[in-house]
Amino acid sequence: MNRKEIDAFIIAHLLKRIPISAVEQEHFCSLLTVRKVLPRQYLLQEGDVCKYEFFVVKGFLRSFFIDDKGNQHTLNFAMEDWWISDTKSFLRETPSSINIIAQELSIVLQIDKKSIDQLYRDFPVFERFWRILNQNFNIAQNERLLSAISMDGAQRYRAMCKKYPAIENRMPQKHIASYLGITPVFLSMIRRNS
Amino acid sequence: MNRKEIDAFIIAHLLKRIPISAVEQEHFCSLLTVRKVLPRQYLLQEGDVCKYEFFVVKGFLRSFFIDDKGNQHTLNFAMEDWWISDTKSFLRETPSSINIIAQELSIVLQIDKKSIDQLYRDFPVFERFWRILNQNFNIAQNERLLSAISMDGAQRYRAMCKKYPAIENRMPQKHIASYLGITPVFLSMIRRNS
DNA sequence: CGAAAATTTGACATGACTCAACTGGAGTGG
DNA sequence: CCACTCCAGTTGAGTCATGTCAAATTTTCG
Repeated sequence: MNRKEIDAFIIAHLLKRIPISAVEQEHFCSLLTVRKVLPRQYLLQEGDVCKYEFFVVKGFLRSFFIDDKGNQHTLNFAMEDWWISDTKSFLRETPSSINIIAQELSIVLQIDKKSIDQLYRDFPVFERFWRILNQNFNIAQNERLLSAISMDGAQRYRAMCKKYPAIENRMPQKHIASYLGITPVFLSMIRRNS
Repeated sequence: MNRKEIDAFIIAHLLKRIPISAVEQEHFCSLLTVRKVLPRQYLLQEGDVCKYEFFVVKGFLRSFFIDDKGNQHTLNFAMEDWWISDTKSFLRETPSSINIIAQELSIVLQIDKKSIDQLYRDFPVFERFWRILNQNFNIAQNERLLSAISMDGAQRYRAMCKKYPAIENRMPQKHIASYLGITPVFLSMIRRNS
């Protein structure tokens, strides 16, 4: 995949949400850096400020938090056509408490805060884009939160498989478990009884 | 509290996030309807499309979902200076699966979708406002999600009290429990042992 | 004051975790 | 190509966290 194809991919992503002119497209792409990431490579490590928002062109990423007992808790994952970042650290430029790691060989586009802020000033239509992105993300987060507080482990697992059928093949069970808020041992038991 | 004071209150809320001219302020306020809500009065009922976003000027609101066993699960609450709505239903104009109810005698400002959409066209600066609002909401939701998947009931309760000290006086325990994803009986036990 | 709702309490049941042992690939090096 | 290791996943036993139910108590509110 060359740069031209990569740009076309993210532009298609934008055009699904907002109309933008050729000039805006070109300017936007000029702010992006392509980055190839190896499996197990970190894009963000706990303690560092999250300097970029990442758009996944190819591959699979995961963000997670490590508690004081050393257990991982998967916050989010991201595959092709998704964004991933630590919003709080990115916006407020504070040290992050999470990690972002590539699960597979991946290609991502990254954009830094200064570029986005400038972009908002030059082309306000991008405010609209990120507003829409955030809204959709909100909707998804709300649904996940609802699952978390109202369903048991088995129900959450079934709901997740239904919502993201691809996930079973791309994310190891232990990470699915940590996304659902249960232990891998317990997830294994859920799967046996169903 | 008269209309003038109410307008001043929400304008102060806006100005904390974006700079807006007098003209923009006036236009924005013209799109808002003041609504007085009695305790237990519904602003949104399951099955209806959520036609408004609500800004709380005074009082206390709560959104909740009812599962098939009849249990309530509190999704969010909102006090003075907060917004509340069902984002998904509002944006996509689909029937909501949640309810929004006033817990206290409240005063809210409501704005409908057509008005917001027009506002975005007339004054793009409001795109920025809602982008910022959504971002901050995202950050809060993320933290809550992290609590939900990584902490036990007692820890979540302590974290909540610390984050929202006012909550203990304004929200009955059973609703705090349903916000935390535990039963009121269990919350009572947590409180006894601490 | 009296009724209804919220909270507490205790006994018991179930969900979910821990730990440790075992199984079965997926690399890796000889 | 085999032997080895390493890690993910499974299984079972025991334990802790949390839920359910029902009764007692307190609070709220008309």
